Amino acid sequence: MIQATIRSVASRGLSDTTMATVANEAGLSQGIINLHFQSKERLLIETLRYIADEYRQAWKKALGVAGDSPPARLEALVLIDFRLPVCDRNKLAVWFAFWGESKSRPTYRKICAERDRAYRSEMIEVCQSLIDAGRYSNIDAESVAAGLSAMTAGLWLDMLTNPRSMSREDGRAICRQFLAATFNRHFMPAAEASGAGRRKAS
Amino acid sequence: MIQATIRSVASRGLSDTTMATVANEAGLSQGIINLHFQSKERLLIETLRYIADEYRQAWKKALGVAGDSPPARLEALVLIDFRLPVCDRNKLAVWFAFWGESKSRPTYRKICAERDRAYRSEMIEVCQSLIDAGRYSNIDAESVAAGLSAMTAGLWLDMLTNPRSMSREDGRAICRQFLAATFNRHFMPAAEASGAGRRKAS
DNA sequence: ATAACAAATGAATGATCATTCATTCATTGC
DNA sequence: GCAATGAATGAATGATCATTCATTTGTTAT
Repeated sequence: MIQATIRSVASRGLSDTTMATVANEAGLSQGIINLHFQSKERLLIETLRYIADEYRQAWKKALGVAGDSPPARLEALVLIDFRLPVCDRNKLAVWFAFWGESKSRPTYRKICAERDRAYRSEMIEVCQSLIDAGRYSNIDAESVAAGLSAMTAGLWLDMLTNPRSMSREDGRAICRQFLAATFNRHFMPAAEASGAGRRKAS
Repeated sequence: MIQATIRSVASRGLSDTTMATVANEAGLSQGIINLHFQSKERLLIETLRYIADEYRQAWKKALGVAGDSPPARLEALVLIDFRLPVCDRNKLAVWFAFWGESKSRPTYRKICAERDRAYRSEMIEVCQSLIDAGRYSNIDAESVAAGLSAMTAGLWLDMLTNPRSMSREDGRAICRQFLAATFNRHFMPAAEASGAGRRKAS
């Protein structure tokens, strides 16, 4: 049912998503949604919570697998943003739909802010240990983390509005370049992946 | 009247913006909007076009002032995103409101894509001349431009959802750090501005 | 002053949509 | 088999909202 909401918001937008379109996507009937969720508003909030939880679980799991090395942890955090199930075009559409309304909806804003807070503070911590380990001077963990996570959000926007010119792989490559420029003793320019000459034609 | 729409979308969100709320913001009466624009949809489209045009004019003018030196031109392009009138919280809210609906509205997507195309190709050109002039190897103008403009979009999101922790000045500093890391022979780490120790307390 | 014209009003109309609820359908325990 | 419970239906209700239009208000030209 939440899946149906995601599909409806992605294909019709938030403003053309009605109880009827969601029920239709779910293959169920009109009244059923108010029986499970109490209102449309609650359904939308639960949908946002669902993708926020999925996101949180994804990066926590990735960090668990990545081990203790700071570069591996940082790369794991970044990769999550460009892999399924997080980086799914329908889900990106849902994120932006809610962000678009977030200024006027404190509830949406709170859920989004909480997602960010946890992810960001983890990323700051990883960047800080990388800075300490590599004796990078003149850079500040908070700024790097803010810049990096801003970059992934912006790349999501490109994937959403212009999927033809921005693939998940392109996004990863662009982030890798940022890491190579910032932490040049830990990330090689266009290295580990088969990378290098693979960028799109024009 | 378009100003009234911007205010209404910013304070109520796109989905709670009605002809009545816009007319109210404008200090006019219900029916007047359909007389000037033919429909609500047209009003929204004209509003989007308005901020897209304002954006285009802002960076073209900034480039005119910046002169011929590639670093100055690149810095001018970036600064535009963190200055009034472009970087106004209400206008950021409008951008995100439309981006949130853009997947399901080809017209919105087209206007946004056009804004991007022009800006991006200008930025790629500037980055390319910087790469040539500084003999930077291993970096690709397209990727740098894509990363940089993605970063500013993401920083806008932070300003929108959490203005307390992300100011225009913070955004500029974060972009400057990106430039310093990428084009280290042209941009000094935290240099020209009074910068350095000014980041927020926690 | 007055005719002619444009701009603006706000009540009325009709469509869309969230929500409700009496009824039907399916499942489980006895 | 047969209650009894809970899930699901879909038609009905009432609210909200875009759009229309007959009327009023303001402005310009003669």
